Amino acid sequence: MEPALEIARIAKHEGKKVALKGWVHNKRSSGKIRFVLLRDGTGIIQCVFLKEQVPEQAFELADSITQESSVEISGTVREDKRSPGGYELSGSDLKLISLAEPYPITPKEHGVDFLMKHRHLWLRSQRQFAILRIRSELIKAFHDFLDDSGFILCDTPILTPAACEGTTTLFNVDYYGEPVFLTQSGQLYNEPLCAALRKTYCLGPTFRAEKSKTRRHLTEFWMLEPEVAFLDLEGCMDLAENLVAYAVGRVLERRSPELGILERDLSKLEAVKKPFPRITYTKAVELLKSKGRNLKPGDDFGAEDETILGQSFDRPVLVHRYPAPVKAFYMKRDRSDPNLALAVDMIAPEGYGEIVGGGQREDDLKELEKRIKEHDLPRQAFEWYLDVRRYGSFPHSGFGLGIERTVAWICGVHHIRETIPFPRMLEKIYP
RNA sequence: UCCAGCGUAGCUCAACUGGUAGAGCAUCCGGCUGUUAACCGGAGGGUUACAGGUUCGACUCCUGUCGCUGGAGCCA
Repeated sequence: MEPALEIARIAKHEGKKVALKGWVHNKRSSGKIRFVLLRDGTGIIQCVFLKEQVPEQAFELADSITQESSVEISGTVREDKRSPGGYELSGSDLKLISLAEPYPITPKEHGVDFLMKHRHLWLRSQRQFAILRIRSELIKAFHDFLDDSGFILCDTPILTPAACEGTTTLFNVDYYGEPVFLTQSGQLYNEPLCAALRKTYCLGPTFRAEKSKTRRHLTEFWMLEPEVAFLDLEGCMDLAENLVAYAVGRVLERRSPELGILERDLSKLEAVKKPFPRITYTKAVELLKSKGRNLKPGDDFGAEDETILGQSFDRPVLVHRYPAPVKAFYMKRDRSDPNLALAVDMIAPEGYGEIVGGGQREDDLKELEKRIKEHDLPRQAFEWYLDVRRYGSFPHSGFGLGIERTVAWICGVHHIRETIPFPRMLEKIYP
């Protein structure tokens, strides 16, 4: 079978007779004329059938065909301003490949629960088409940026013996009778990898068994985690800023039609230029207090705090030097104030919250041993991790970037469930 | 896990202070030669989530169960 012509490339075939394969997105009729909106996964084109110009069978089929039936349509490509997309197909024939049963998702409105139960079909809609194409572009942009910067992609394991940041939020797996966990982060593995390859990153699914039920949470989400040897906190912030600014620029450059489908306010994305504001945790608390938030020193930010912080700037803001107790055990302490961790979060504008979390890692063996003890972590499970400090320790930094939250922000979609094809959420695993 | 709200036709919703179930879309039939979520006419479609209670009478009030939505904490 020859690969069918794609609607996305139809403009190159203007005036020519072509055959398209796809699904019936919608149809309309008026007397002796039939309009079939053909969707082929790359785009949508309106096909027009006139009773006198097509075989009787084809004309009748254009009438009786059901939404999402698969068809082959032949006709002549014609520029037409009346048609969405600018091009139209003067249909000469319509052949049925498979007749669809009555399709549950109609062009009218539907509720969230209904759409989520039909997620496998919902993916065919224009909005999801746009979001998934932007997601793909964003991930491609991350790979390109890191590759061009000399990073080596290193995949980290999904089955892990120990918790990265505490055991309460892990999914358990039976591993030949041994209890192991689905990974929560590739971070601990990235650290030895960056001693081998200097600049490394991983991109993969991570799992959190948190009982979180908000628009910002999934139990399975994808995380991009770069880790760099001989990089301090400031360098880590530079990297995060460069990466995000580049990726947003790429989406603007290559996916503006999709942003248009989503009716995204482009000026909000165009503002995302370097430099991003950088404020300390202490300054951030002052800012929040000035806006009426009641925070005690040492408190971590709540969802509302993050929203306010994000809305205070027209581009992502980097908040650094957090109180050590609210951050992970492996964060290096600030030499000028040991109560502070050399950690950084990037908070997206428009209330999308934290999209990046990371910082400089503790590279002193004694300090790290102390932290493991303080956090009541199983020391033995971390021996290999401590080896990174035993054999030529070095300052290093890195972060994790949440793919879905970033996609949600760039797309301007309200809920993270739309940013991944098949979202896994609290007690929701079908389809 | 906690707090709040919701559950009526395939879908989205309506039904006053408790008075006996209704609209649009979808489906089916018919009409229309340029439709844009097309439109117009007609038809079929209901154990009002489930179980119990109060009442002459329950979609409506009460109790419980289940499901969903939004939010919180935790986090990316």
